[in-house]
Amino acid sequence: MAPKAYYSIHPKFHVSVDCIIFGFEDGELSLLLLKRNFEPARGQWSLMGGFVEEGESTDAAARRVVAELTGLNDLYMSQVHTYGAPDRDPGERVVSVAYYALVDIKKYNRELVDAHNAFWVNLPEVPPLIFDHGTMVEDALRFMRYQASVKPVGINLLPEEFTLTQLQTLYEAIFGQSMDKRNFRKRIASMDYIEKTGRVDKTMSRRGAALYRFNPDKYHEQSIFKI
Amino acid sequence: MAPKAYYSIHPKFHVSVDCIIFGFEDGELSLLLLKRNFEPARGQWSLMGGFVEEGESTDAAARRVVAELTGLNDLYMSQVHTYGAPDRDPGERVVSVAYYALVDIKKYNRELVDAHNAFWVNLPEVPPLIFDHGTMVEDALRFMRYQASVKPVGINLLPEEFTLTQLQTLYEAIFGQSMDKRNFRKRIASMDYIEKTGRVDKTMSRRGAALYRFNPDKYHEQSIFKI
DNA sequence: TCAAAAGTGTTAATAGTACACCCATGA
DNA sequence: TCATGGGTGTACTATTAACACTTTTGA
Repeated sequence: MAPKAYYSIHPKFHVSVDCIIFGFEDGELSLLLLKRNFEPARGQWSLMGGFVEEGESTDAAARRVVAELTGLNDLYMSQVHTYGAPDRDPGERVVSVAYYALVDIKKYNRELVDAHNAFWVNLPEVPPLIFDHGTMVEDALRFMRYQASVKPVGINLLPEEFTLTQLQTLYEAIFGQSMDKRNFRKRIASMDYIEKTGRVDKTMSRRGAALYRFNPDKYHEQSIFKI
Repeated sequence: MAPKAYYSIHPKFHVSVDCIIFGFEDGELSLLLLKRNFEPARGQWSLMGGFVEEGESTDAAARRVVAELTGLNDLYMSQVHTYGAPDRDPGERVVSVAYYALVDIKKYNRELVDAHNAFWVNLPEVPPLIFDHGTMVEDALRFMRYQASVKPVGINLLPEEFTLTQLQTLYEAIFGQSMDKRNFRKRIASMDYIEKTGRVDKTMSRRGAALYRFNPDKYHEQSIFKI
C-alpha cells in the first residue's frame, strides 16, 4: 500500500525523552537532576533522559526512564513540548520530547538515585543544565503551574494523606506566592473530592491536624479547557 | 567527546509534522484538509504533513509544509503535541509533531491548494481522517480555544482590519456559543491594543461599521500562564 | 501556663452576566 | 420611509480578596 520510497527518501533521527521530575519537601519544589558521570557532557548537570526504543511509544519511554531512576511506576506524568532544533544536541541530531513527572519525595528509591549520581535540587538553586534542558525546565514549570491551576495535579507531590497546611504550603511553592489561610481552606472545603479521612497528624503540632485525601471518583473534570 | 556508540546503539525514526490549518469564513471555523491522491492512504482525508529534513527544525518543517500548501509564510503557528505511538502510521514508524496554524482565508494561494487536492471543510463537517489525525484535530482545537481565551491569537484568522461584528462572530465560532453584543464590545473596549483605524466598512450595512486593528506594540503579555 | 500550629466568618471590592432600544444609511 | 446591521448603559449576581482572633494540647 504505502510504497517504501515514500518513507525511505526521508532522513531518520534519534528520538529521546527528557524528564523534568518534580518533588516537594520543606516547603520547596525541587528537581531530580543528574550530575553526569558518563558521556556525553560528563561532569555537567542534566535532566534524566533516554532514547525511545523500537516498538516503544514516547509516553512509555518517558515512564521507563523515570522508573529507571526513581523505581516508581505509576507517577502522574504529562508531555510538555518537543524540542526539534537540528543542533540542540551537539553530538548527533536528536529530537527530544519533554515530560514532567510528579513524585512524592518520600517514596523514591534511594539506591537507584545514588547509582545514577542524581540529586534533588531546590528549584531556585538549579544549576546551569546541558543543551536546552534549562529551557525544558522553564517550560515544564510554566505548564505544571498552569495544570495545577485548573486541576488538582499538585496532590501527586504529597503523600496519600495530607494536612491542609501541607497542601497550602505546596500551592504556595508551586505559585511562588503566599496565600490567605482562611480563603485557601474555604476553597478546599468547596472541593468535595478532597475529603477528611478522620485521621489526625500529630507530628507537626501538639493539637494535631486533620488528614485529608484526594478522592478520584468524586473528581470529574469540569474544565472546558482540558490540556 | 560523545562516543559514537552512545547514540548508535539506539534506533532512529522518521519524524514528521502534521498541520491543523484553521480558517474562518461565513461565521464558521474550517480546516484545510487533503483528499489524498497519493500513497499511502490514497483516497482518504488527511492533514497536510511532511517529513522533517536534515538540518531543519521541526518548527521550520511545519512552516515549510504549511507554506507549500497555502503559499503563506508568516502565519501564526503553535506546536500542539507529539504523537509517538509505535503503530500510529501503519506503513513505518513515524513520530509526528502536530502544529496548528491560523490563516486569513482570503489570502491563501488557490492554485497551490487545488494542486494538492485540498479543500476547506467546515469544522462540524470534518470527515474521518487517516491514522490519528482526528485526535490531532481535537487536541489542536482544544489548545487553540485555550490560547484564544488567554491571548488574542484569534485575530490571525481575520484581515488586518475588521469590524467588531466580525470579531464577535469569530469568537462565537471559536467557542461554539453566542455572546452578548454589549458585553462583548465592553470587553473589547477595555483592550487598548485593539484600536479603531478610523476607516469604515460599508460592505455589510448601509450605515457602515468602524474598522479596528490589532496593535502588537500596545499588546504586552500580561498572563502568568504563557503556554 | 505557655508556645506552636490548627482552625474559623464577615465585609468590601471586583468581575461577570442579563437585558432592549435608538441610530445611520442607501435603496 | 423602511429595512438592515451598528451602536450604546445600567442593575444584579457571583466571585474573589482582605482581614484577626480563639482553640487545643503536650511539654
